[in-house]
Amino acid sequence: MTQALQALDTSTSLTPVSLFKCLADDTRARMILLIAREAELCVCELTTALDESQPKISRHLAQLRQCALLEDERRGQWVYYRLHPDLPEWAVNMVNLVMQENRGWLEINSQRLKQMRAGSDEVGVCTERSC
Amino acid sequence: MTQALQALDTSTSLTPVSLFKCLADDTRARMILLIAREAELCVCELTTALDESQPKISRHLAQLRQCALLEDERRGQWVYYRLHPDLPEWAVNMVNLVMQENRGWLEINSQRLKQMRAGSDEVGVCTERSC
DNA sequence: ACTATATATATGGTTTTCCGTATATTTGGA
DNA sequence: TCCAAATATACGGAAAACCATATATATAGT
Repeated sequence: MTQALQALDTSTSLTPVSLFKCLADDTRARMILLIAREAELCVCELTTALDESQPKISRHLAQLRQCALLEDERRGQWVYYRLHPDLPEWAVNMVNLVMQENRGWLEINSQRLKQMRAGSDEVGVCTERSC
Repeated sequence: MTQALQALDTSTSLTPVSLFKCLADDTRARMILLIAREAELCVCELTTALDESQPKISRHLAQLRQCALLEDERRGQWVYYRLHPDLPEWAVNMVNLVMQENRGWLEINSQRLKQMRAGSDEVGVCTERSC
């Protein structure tokens, strides 16, 4: 992690700038807003929704994890990401505000996610067909 | 202006990412939040409040002007900056939210501004003594 | 143990961002 | 008109961010 996207440090509180830097990238911004909207998403869902390469998605997820914006949880072969539970309330509010007021901007990604899930029987679960 | 900090284009609406990029710098983030708090500030006030060189402040102000986040108005020898009146409401709300919830982070800059103004007789006006 | 799938990381190079310094421009006053 | 103060911009150079590709790791099923 660079100076900009500071590493996870529970003793250091999140500053406005460090949050803005985390979100100052198209891939990361879309992922965070999509996750805020969907509660949690796995890597393959994000890869499909954003239509980006898997390493690119993983790399940006690693940054967001190290910034403590996201937490990850492995369930079987899949890893799910959600907003970090220790995120300051103002940060959560900010993310939700931006997400709610920019549905249109996220539409393309929401659509791809929806289509992907439509091909699956179970809801909220990655399947061979969908991933 | 670079691809990142896109130039002013009234036909293109502000996206979440372009706003985040504008704010992804310590100098710019502090300036925007301070201006949101104070309604308007002139360049010399910002230079003092942030304790940075004048060219550095001016360069970042130019970026924020070109992104249409700020508008400028010359009054005599001073140039005042304030949030651009055409900023989308969600962006204004976001800025205000972050500003209100991070008073502590801005404290050092508010203090310097206060001290600077304390040396002046009139309020809200730059004077020879203060600038 | 072997294979396939999902995910993570490393490497090297390109692009972008940021900065300090020098200089230009604008304005107000003598 | 000349000077000083306030502000803006230009010009390299240094640092940081980003990417594509290749590779490593972990898990589930056979």
